Amino acid sequence: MSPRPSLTESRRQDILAAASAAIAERGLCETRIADIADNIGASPALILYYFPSKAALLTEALIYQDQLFHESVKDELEGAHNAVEKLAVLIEASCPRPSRTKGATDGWTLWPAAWEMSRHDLSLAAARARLDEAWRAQIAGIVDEGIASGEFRAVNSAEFAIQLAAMLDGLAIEVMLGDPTVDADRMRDLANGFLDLALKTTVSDTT
Amino acid sequence: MSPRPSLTESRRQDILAAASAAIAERGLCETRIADIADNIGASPALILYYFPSKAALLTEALIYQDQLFHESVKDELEGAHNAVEKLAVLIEASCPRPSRTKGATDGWTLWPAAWEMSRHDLSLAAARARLDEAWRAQIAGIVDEGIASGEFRAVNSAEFAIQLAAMLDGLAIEVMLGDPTVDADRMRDLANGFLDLALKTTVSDTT
DNA sequence: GCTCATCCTGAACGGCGGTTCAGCGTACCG
DNA sequence: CGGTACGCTGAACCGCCGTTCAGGATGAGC
Repeated sequence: MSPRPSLTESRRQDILAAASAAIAERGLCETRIADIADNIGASPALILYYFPSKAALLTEALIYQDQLFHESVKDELEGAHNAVEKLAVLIEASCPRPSRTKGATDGWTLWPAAWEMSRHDLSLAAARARLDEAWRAQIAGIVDEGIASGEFRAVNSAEFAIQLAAMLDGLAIEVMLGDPTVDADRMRDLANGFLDLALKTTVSDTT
Repeated sequence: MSPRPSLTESRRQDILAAASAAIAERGLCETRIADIADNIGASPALILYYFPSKAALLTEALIYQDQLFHESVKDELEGAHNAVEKLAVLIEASCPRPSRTKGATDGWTLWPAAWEMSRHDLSLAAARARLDEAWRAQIAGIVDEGIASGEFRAVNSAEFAIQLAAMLDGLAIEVMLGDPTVDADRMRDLANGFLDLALKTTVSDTT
C-alpha cells in the first residue's frame, strides 16, 4: 500500500523528546515551536506536520516523558533482589541528580510543568493519575513482598505507598529547585529515615 | 515591617490579587494582562502603570500569594494552645479545600506555577526558598515545643520538619489535581498517621 | 523512466497580546 | 480659580509566533 516505509512513529518520538528537552530548558510557558524544531535540526513546519497543534504536542510530550521515567525505573528494578533493595532503587530514581542518564531529560524536571498543565488538560490529567496510581501500586507491591519475606513489619501498604510517594515528590521539588538545606543526598537519607521508621521492625518494641 | 499602605500600595495589592486569581483560573501560561485587568474592572494599560512588565507582575504575584498563605496560617495558629493542636492547624491549612476563605485565592493552587517559574526566575526562587525555610522552621519549633512539654518523644525536629513539609506538598498536589484515591480528608488522615508514627510516644513501648 | 505517496521546507499570513503614549478627568493646593 | 500632580484609559503600534500552504525532494513500486 505504501511505497515507502513509514517512519512517522520514530519521528514522533524524536519530536516528543525534543519538546521535553525544550520545556526542561526554557520552561513550559517560554517554549516555542521553533525551539523544539531547533533541537532536532528541523523546521518549525515539521512539528506541525506530525502534531495537530502546539498544545497537543506539549501534553503528549509530558505524558511521554512520564512514561519513560516509570519504564526506566522498572528496568532498574531488575537488578534488585529483595524488597529493601527495590525500595532503595525507587528512592534513588526519585532523587534529582545533575545528570543521571546522558542526553535524556530527567523526568522530575518536568513534573511542575505537568502538574500545572494537568489543571486544565484533561488527557494529561488522566494519564498522570493513571501513572501515579501505578507508581503507588508498585511501592505497595514491594512493601507487601517485604512483609511476606519478613523484611518489614506488617503495615497498611497502600497507605504507606501514598505517604512515601508524596514525600518523594515534595523532597524532589526542593532538590530540583536547589534548596540550600536539602540536596539529593539529604533527600535520600530523609526518605530512608521515613522508610526505616515506618517499615522496619523496632527492636525495642518487645520486652 | 510594612509601612502604612499608600494609595498606590493598596492598588498594587489589588492587582497582585487579581493576577493570582487569573493564574489560578486560567493557568500560568494562558494568563494575559487583559485577564488580570478584567478581574478588577480596569484597562490593561493600568496594569503596566503599576508594574514594569507582565513577567515582573507574575513573579511578584506568586511571591505575594505565598506570603499571604503563610501569614494566614500564622493567624490561625493563634487559636491553638499546644503542639498537637498547632500541627493540626498546619496540616489542615495545607489540605486543598474547595474554598477555605471566600474570595481569596487558595495558595496551594499556585504552587505548581511557582515551582515551574522558580526554575528560571531568580527573585521568585529566592523568595520561595526563604518562605519554605520559614515554614519548616515553624514546624520544627512546634515540634521542639511539644518535646519540651512531653507531648512528643525526642526526635530530630529539623529532619522531621523537612519530611512533613515534603509529604504535605506531595499530598496537596494529589488532592489539588483531583486524584481519585486521595482527597482532602484522606490527606489529613495520612499526614496525621505520619505524625503519630514519628512523634507520639508509643504506649506499648514499655512493659 | 514514470508515478505516486511520503517527508519536509521556505515563505507568507494573520492576529494576538504586550507595550507605548498622548491625553482626559479629578483632586488637591496655592 | 489657575496650576499641577496623579490615576487612569483608548487607541495605536509592532514584533512575535503559531499556523497554513504550495511545492520541492526523496525513495519505493512498476
